[in-house]
Amino acid sequence: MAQAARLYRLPCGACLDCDVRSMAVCAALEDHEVDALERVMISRSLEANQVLAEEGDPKTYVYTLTSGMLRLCSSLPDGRRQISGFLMPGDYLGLADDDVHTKTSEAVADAKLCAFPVRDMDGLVKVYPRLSERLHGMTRAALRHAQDNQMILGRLTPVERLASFLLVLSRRAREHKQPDNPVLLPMPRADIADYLGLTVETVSRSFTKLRNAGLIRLPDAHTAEIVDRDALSDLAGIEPH
Amino acid sequence: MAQAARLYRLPCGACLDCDVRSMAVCAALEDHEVDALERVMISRSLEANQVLAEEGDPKTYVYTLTSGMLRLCSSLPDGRRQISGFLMPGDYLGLADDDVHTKTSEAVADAKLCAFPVRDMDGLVKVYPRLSERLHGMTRAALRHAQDNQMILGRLTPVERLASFLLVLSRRAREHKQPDNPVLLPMPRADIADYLGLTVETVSRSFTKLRNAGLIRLPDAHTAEIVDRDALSDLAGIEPH
DNA sequence: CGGTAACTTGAAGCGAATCAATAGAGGTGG
DNA sequence: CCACCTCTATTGATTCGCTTCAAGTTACCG
Repeated sequence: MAQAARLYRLPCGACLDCDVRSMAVCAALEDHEVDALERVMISRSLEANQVLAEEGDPKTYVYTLTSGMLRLCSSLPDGRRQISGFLMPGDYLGLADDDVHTKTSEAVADAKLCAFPVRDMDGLVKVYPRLSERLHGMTRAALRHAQDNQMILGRLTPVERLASFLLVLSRRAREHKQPDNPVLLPMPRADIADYLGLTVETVSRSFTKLRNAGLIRLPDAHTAEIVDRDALSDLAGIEPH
Repeated sequence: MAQAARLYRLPCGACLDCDVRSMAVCAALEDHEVDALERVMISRSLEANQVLAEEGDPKTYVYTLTSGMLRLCSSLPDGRRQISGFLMPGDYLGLADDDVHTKTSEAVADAKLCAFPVRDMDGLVKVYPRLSERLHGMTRAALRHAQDNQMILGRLTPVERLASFLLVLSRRAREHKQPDNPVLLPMPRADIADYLGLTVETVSRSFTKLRNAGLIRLPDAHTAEIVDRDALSDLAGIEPH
């Protein structure tokens, strides 16, 4: 203990060899700086379908997802649901909100997160401007992503939406240093439907169409192997990923 | 000239009595600080339908709209278009982009803007942290707005979309210190259609339905008077504005 | 005043939602 | 370990509503 104290308060080191460090907010901080984050950090884990925060809850924590997957969703009084995004390891929860969560966040699959009290976080961004810059950059990226979704929801046909969805998942997996093919689909069809503005049936039919067209293979319902990426990109109306 | 120099480089003052100052980025700066912004500022004006920046153009300027209206849009190879948003006086252009414009920006109606070279802006945000905070806050708001649009595009029926569109326009007009009723619609029906993910015909029919239901009046095609705001909010599936 | 563009309205076709049934996967308990 | 049950996914048949195609009307501009 005394020894550790002399070594500039050696962090327990969980952050230093963290899998998602390089893609999460923490990438903004040097090795000797992450300690400050780690000191205020609380580890949390969620079981599948467990709710992390409800729409309207005060935003007392922000999170970095380290494993598993979350969905962000909102619902209308009559039950219609829209999923605004899926969070993958390294993603940050709380980019859009000021002091109230505007989306419900739930675990798609068992998940682990780092939780940071917003009060502490507010202090840290003042001490480390690069942290603030990184958060702003991530917010801009999230905004571009949401705007892409507007095109997908407003103008693409069901098959095109699904093609674009698979390509985005594949690209993000790659960015997150995971294999980009086959594409893993931890979420149920109902989630994909509520993300793409379709029904479960239409999603299922669109999968079948892509498979019959030879663009993908479906070893099982939660694995999509991209066979013809160019044709898929062409369908999605976007530059190849 | 010599006199002006002694008076701490007296600004010409255009910014000090600017209509949109209180709602634009510049609200982050005190009277004696806006001078720094004004020094690097270039006034620009656009005629209706003139393009300000094309999708893919390098982002050399950012802008604050001071009068008129802009639309941000992107198009698919086959011509399908999606409008991701309309900019009103006080709004900022360039929140989503890093160094390339991801959307085409065009004038809906004759517009005036303040242009700021990004290089200068990058410098200013370092000098004035509140400027940076304000930009980040505006980006978060834009993200929430884009996420609201995902719900609108993914889950609302045409009439509901139009109801929500009118309410948002009304609320934003109020926020921008303009009358919130009747709602002014400077953009053509085709723009509304491409914003709401519909066809011109469906937009027109939806207007008629809202009128026949007694929720709005349409003195002319570019003016919608809200008659029953509660019923409209109810339709839009959101809290009353 | 004419010409053009924008908006509205009407009629028909098509595609996604809905309704309904079946097949498959996962989980529990005997 | 297997049978059973439930939840999820797929496939089929029908309905409904938006798009498409087409015509008519209104506003705007030279």
